[in-house]
Amino acid sequence: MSDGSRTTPAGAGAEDDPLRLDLHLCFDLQNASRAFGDVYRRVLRDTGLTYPQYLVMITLWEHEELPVKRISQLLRLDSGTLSPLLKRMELAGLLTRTRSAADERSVIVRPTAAGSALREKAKGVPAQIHAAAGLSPQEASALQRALRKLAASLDTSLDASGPRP
Amino acid sequence: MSDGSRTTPAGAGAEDDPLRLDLHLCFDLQNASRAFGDVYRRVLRDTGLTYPQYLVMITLWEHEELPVKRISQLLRLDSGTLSPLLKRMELAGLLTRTRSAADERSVIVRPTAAGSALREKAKGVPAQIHAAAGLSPQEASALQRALRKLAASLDTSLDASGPRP
DNA sequence: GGCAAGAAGATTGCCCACAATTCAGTAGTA
DNA sequence: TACTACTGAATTGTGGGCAATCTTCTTGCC
Repeated sequence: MSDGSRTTPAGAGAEDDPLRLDLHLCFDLQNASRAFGDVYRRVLRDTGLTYPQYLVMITLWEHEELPVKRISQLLRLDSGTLSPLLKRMELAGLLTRTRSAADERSVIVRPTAAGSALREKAKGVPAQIHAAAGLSPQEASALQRALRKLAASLDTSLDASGPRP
Repeated sequence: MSDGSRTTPAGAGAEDDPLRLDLHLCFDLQNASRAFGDVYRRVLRDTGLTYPQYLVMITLWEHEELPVKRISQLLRLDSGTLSPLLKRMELAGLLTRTRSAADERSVIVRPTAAGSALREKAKGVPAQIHAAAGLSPQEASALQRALRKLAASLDTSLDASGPRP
């Protein structure tokens, strides 16, 4: 260090330092997300599902059959994530993947009997999660609104400042 | 399917179905988190840091030197995540890792000159993120409070129902 | 028909997260 | 002093997430 910049702890940790960790909303967000992950891990244990796999099953229980593309849109996951994930779930006997006859590019995903049956086991999951979260329905949906607004704003900012040709 | 259970889309997607995707707070949370990730990726591009690496640098800029254990506590990352991450950052010339003389089990992490210098480049990051989030300071800290309360509640529920010996 | 453009999945490569194990070092104690 | 218990890091193995690339198939247009 030959210049005059101060790199002492006192200087770096000053009260108005915008780089302070505890000012980072994103950190709190990830923390809450991680805490959810811990709870889901425990609650989903006897279904054998991971949290992302649980999300896939929810979409399949809702729609009975879906092309990979649609799952990708619903869960905001790209094929690089979804392909191996679905492959593991197929191997576990939860779903089948078959090329669409109408459009050979498309792969249709359907739950197996075992996959559908799992719905009974998963029925209680949302209630358990809700209890662990300890939020009133009003608080929960207020938080959801805030998060959706936030995500929308962040996405928009990317569209605005970003998409280079 | 030999029993009488209905697995039709209509049955599964009913309006009061607790398994509906859009009722899952956690999904919105992860979405917001992912949106943050996208923005951070772009904003951090010319620092060469990933978001987790940025968090590590923040803690180092604040404290100048830290044992791995302390970083682990501050960022809630375990050694399985932190060890390779710090190794990559050391390889990138951002920090050094040296065994503590006082306690040979402990490894002390310090920023290099290059690592400290990066602080200048990162100075503008929080403001850019804040702008992209589009929240007033009041909204932001309200959201932080809500998220911390949520995370605390989730963590507590784990302590209560979980910790098998 | 034939060709260019685009769409859907899969693959590869890198990084992060977590569980479980291992190893070296420290501390407490008979 | 030896024996044990514990602690801090590192490693191994699995699963997610994303960027970039590739293959195959469809579509549109000449």
